[in-house]
Amino acid sequence: MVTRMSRLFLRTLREDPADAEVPSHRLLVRAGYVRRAAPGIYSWLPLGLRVLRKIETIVREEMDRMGAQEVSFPALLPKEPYEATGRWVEYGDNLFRLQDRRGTDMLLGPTHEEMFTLLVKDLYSSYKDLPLSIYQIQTKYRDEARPRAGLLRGREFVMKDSYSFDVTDDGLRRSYADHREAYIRIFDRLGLDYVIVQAVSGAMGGSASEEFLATATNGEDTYVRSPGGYAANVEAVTTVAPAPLDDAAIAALPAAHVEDTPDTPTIESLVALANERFPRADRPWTAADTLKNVVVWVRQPDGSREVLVVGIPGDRELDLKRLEAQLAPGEIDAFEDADFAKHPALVRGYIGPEALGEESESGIRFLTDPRVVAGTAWLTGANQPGKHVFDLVCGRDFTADGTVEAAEVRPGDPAPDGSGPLELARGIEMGHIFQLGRKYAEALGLQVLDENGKLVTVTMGSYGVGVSRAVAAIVENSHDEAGIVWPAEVAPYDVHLVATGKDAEIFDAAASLAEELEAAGVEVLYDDRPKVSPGVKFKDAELIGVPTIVVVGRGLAEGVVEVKDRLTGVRENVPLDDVVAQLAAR
RNA sequence: CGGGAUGUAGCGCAGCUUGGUAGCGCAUCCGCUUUGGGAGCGGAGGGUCGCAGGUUCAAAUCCUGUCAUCCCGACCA
Repeated sequence: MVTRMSRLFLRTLREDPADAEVPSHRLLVRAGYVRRAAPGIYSWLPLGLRVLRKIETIVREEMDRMGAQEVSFPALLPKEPYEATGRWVEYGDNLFRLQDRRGTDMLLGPTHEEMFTLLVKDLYSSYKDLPLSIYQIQTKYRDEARPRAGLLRGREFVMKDSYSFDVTDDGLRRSYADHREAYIRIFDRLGLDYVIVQAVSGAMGGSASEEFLATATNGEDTYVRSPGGYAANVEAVTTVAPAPLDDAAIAALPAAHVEDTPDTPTIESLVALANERFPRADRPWTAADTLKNVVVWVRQPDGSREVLVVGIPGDRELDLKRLEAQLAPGEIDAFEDADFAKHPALVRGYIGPEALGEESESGIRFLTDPRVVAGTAWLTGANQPGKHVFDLVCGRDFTADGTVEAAEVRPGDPAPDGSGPLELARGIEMGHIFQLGRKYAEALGLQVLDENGKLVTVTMGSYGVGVSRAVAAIVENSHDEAGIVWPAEVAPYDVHLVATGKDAEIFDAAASLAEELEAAGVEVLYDDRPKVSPGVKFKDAELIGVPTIVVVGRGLAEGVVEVKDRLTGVRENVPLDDVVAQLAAR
């Protein structure tokens, strides 16, 4: 069916909506693809729904091709399964909770590990039934603290989630690899620029995990890559530590000594004073010589809190996201002035390793950056106001409770696999694949009999694709000043046919051409609006972003129509008789 | 949850300082003209000025409170 714009439920906007900042949000609203219904919640209009459906189709085809089977769970869910895995509590405020008329707690599903696991448990009980991969394309709900950027971070969104069930770890690795291949095909077909990066599994638990990020300068996720091919989410980057010194070498280092360093609560003031009053012969003191000890609260989902001090080189900032990723499901709370008053062992501005550690008098947990290895000497707090200690050597003068990846990653840092210096870039998380392992199966009792008749716990993988987010990410990837530029496979139509002029012959010819194109399998959006000026039609066509624009107008007298490529802007006159064959071949 | 900004017609905005008849552009409808880059002229419809209270003869405008939205941060498989 040819879609005629004179009848299409569409109103394009000449001006940007005031509440839209990012290009995808601006353009999708202006071009009439979506409308905001509530913060982070969007209605789909005919054009937008066509794009969403095309993306769903690609995802569905590739999931089916890898042997996964489609199911569909409710969005409205009972609480009990989520209590069994602890996520009723762990998900926190981000979970949309509600009660039915009897006061029974329910939730709107943010993701469906529990439901899938329980369904498999209901139906299957033998190793012969596995492996199994099942998926759904479904509306998800997360009560984000701050929805933003239109479709990129909403509270209601469409996601494909799939889950694999295997008896063995090898099986899980195969299921994971199959999904990875399917995802590569999906994102290739979506026409996205993307990278696959190593990721942390965070609160989900599990081991191996990779993210598919659409490259976008205004993306929310920061990742790194090296010339040699290393790529990782910044949260997952591991620090390259220097080799520790042996005991003999350590013994030869200068002894630690405490000095008066009044009014040096910051790294800058400390370095300045050290160079003025305690200059070194060979080189000046720098922030990298100092060990900065940052105090935070670690709050567990059950509400309990523990003080943690993190020691990092003074020239680096603490990256809270990286730290939190290490401590998941624990979360970080700020350590306030009042908290310092209650912990006299922590002298603000002059905290040092000697007062820290689970074995110390204070009992405060102390973790250090991996660069703090045995034999490294530091300028750091002496746990007295106005005093610092010089040449405090790790492994000789202090020992931490462990190391933690909490310092910021900077451009130029070495890649952990030795593949060169890292550069930082930003992206939009489009997909995430996890080897979950047995966490959910254990919590929910999903076991099968193996070939020896013994009960074994199933191991699972969890795999997501942001379907509605992909609509926005593609626009972020592919637009220009005039509007959207859809990649062919996801465009709402193949051809945007514009009739210009007022002669009936032009509209007759255009209408026939539209029918012929549809008959040849080309999806046509036909701008048949009478009394609308050519300029308006051209602007709308560019805004809407269909890959090929065909203009039937003044050239018709010579028997040609204009075929314009939306991406390149290249125009070409094509004889009317050849158009269908030429476009059907694209 | 902190910081900032904004709520006036479907959309984008002015009016508020200095209280007195609610305005402009786009969109929509009618008529005529126009038809290859967001047309012209003439006419029309459409607004509890976010909400509540207060001051005043009189409040979009001043005061108090409140709600909402957006942006930055915190947060975020």
